[in-house]
Amino acid sequence: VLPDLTQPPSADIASRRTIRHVAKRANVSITTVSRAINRPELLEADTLKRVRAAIDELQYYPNTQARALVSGRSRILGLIVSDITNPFFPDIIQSFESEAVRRGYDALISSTNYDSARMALCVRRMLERNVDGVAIMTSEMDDHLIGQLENSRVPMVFLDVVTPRDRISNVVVDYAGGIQQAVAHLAGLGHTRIAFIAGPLSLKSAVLRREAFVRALADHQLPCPACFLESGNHKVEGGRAAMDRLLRLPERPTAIVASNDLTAIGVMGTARKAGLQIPRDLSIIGFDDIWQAEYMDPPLTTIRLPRERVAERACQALMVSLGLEAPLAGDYSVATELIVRETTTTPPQP
Amino acid sequence: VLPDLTQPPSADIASRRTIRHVAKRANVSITTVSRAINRPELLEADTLKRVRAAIDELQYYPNTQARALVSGRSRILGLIVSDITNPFFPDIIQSFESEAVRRGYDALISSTNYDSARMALCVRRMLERNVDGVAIMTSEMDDHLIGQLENSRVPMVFLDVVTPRDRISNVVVDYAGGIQQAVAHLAGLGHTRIAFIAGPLSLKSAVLRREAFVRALADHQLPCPACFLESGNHKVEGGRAAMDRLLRLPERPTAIVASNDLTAIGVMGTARKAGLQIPRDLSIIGFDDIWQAEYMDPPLTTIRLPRERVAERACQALMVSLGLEAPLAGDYSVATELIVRETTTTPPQP
DNA sequence: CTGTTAGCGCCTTCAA
DNA sequence: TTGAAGGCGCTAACAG
Repeated sequence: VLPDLTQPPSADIASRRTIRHVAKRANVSITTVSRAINRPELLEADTLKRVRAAIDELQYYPNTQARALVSGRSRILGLIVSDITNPFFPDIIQSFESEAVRRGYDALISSTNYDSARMALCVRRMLERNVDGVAIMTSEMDDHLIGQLENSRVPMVFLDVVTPRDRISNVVVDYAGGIQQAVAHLAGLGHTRIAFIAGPLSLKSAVLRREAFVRALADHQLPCPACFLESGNHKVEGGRAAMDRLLRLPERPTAIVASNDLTAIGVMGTARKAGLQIPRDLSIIGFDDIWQAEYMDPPLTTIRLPRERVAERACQALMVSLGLEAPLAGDYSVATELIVRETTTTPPQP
Repeated sequence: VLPDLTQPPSADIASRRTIRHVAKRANVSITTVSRAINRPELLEADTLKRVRAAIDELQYYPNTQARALVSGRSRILGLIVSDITNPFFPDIIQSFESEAVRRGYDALISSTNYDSARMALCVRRMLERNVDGVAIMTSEMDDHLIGQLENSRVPMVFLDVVTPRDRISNVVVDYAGGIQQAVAHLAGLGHTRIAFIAGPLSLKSAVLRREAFVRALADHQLPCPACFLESGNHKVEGGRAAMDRLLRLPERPTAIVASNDLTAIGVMGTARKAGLQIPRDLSIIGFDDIWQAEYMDPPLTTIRLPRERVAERACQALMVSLGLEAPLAGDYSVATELIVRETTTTPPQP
């Protein structure tokens, strides 16, 4: 008989090894192999050694799907963000992935692109893949989608959004801390006319930042006219437009705090085009500390929001909900901190 | 008897519905339900309707793990990158994910952080999760890891690295095209002293860019002294350092082409600090067209490398390897294109 | 066109 | 300390 040439000769060698192969090789039952992997302390030292040798020899590694099927745990943590290309998110993704992997989990990342159909699809995928928990770091999320997740008993963690309840936790960022530092810094330099450019006020976090700013001004007994409370959209364009309006004011601010760095970058560009020198004519402070801030010209003074920490906390919160880690003392809060670079100085003399 | 209070009362309601629940509800066998999902054309219209109604009613969705186990296909596509926070990658990730989802796949993203232990872990995870294919978009990858993947018959696609063979394909970027345009643009403006700042020459793509530059100069019969062939590391710092050296030259270049945008950003910063006005005193061209390029001051002229396209091609290549899509005519090549903004102009008069 | 049956690879009682 | 047997939820022959 002729050999079957449709299959490469080594097809069998390449086929994935199962627990059964290992069992045969080590002369034990598959149960024993399973235990060698999951509960080695139950095996006799000698048996364990033999099984491990077989595992190495055959380059065996367990099939995650099968494990998940039988155990009901997928060892996948979901992460939903609004837009990967928003410079705020890569750091979050990076850290979240690291934290997950460190714990033997994989991360299923998915972005909504601010689109509600995609949002539904995201949740659906999380459900189908049976994620053990999901971090929702997007600005908005339909309630009925959250309901679906909740129905399926999937632990969730949000960023500044919901009030924690069973299986739902919340990473809270102390926006106020950094903003107080920023305003104190500016006031210390002698500024009295400080404007703020908010983000989209549909975002809870944008509202929080603005409120914190207003409060900080009050603390320093500084005036806060409505025309100094501008708003943008957390993008460069929004910063530009807001700055255009600020420029037209009869009495301009001598310093500006922006709700995020992209906004601040827009402000810097427009200010320069208008002939202002930064920081001589105008001090500027951003928020987030995306890496670009450091490479602006001049380097942007900004309030650092430690995103690695946010991701870390989110992961922890999920593990706590899963009963795999002990709850932290206190809440999952993350501090912010002013990073002074070169866009702030004393106000210009009139 | 007292009810078991350790379980919430609605535990059964929340437990995930299986194909069996649907079958019972619709009064058919589980096979029929399976077919309603996978091969609806085989069912009688009426049965199909009934099953679908049951699916909706029970909010049933299939268990991916079980499907994967039995079908041997995980419907996961892996993506390995070196560093998510490198601004080159978010676009790749975003598009890759979209393309995967569009085809009913999920993307398993994972970053090596230039660390070889993590690299091995990445591959291991891909293997354990049984990915149906993997795109390797990292600068370097150990051969033995590739061997592991190959052994497991996992289709792979690389970026400019290997020579295609069975189950291994390659997205090739036409670096030369954009670089020729760039040099032609500069030459057309009257520049004759053009320098190049390369990336790390351990990267194939960096070498390709440099070679293309040298060739383009030759095409225009422009001189190419060794001191105009600088090198950096594809980061901002590298651009700064290289520019420092260029600045010390007795006869400086009037234009600089950088191997990527980060390098160009470094060049711009250092040039400005040295008192040069851009583009009046020095023309600069970057490579990649990361979004920051557009928001530089002045906006950076650069060569666009369409990363969405790269991701799209990578995904296609994988599907072709899986026999799910017809091969494209020609190869998986991606063109590059000069984007003229405001960092280039005629050379300064001596 | 629909149902019955036999696993996919693994974990987990239960017995030995 | 180890093994045998059942089943997780689903798909894919094979019958009817």
